[in-house]
Amino acid sequence: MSAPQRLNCDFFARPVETVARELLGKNLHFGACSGRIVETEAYHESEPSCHAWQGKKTPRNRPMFAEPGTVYIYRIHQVFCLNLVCEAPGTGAAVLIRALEPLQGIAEMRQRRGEKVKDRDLANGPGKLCQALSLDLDQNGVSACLPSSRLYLSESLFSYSEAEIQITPRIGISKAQEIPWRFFVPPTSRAFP
DNA sequence: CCTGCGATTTGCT
DNA sequence: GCAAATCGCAGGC
Repeated sequence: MSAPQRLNCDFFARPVETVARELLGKNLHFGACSGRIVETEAYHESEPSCHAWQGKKTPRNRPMFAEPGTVYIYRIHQVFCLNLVCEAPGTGAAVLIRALEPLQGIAEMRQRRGEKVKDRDLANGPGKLCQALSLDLDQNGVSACLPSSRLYLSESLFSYSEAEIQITPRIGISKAQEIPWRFFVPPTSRAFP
């Protein structure tokens, strides 16, 4: 009986859309809080909606070209968004974590998100989950696949079946809207809908 | 439940 | 200067 195991760096060193799909059902941990990943999107330097489009490096997107398993956090409007870098070092590719189903530290999440916020609304958005877990630029550029990582992912006791997973174009972008790189589990297939 | 809109900060042209 | 990988809330159905 082995405890759920951390995802290692090899997990992230694969095509970004594969990693995005396989992250569904995995657990994300930071501090005392954790949640099950139920929505992701893939981004790759070969398409224009990606911050690393055409492989152009800027101060902001620098972590996207680092080792697989690196954390890339950026700010949009007033919130932060969490990404996990994929593929080979030097290739700009990352998975945006868009939603979690809260598992551990729910009271702490509610403290940060607001006392009146319902469980299902604690982390059902890329900015919301960063606020719930208190993720910000402090974690930008760190690794999420080392034994010592504060932010890390773990295997889950179950996985979602293909039938439970929806694949659609990505949300909130104006370019490359034809690419179906959003992967999510609808509320009806989750533990608490 | 779904759609629309404004807030407001940062990064890059 | 402008666009943005968003959110919350108002208002309609």
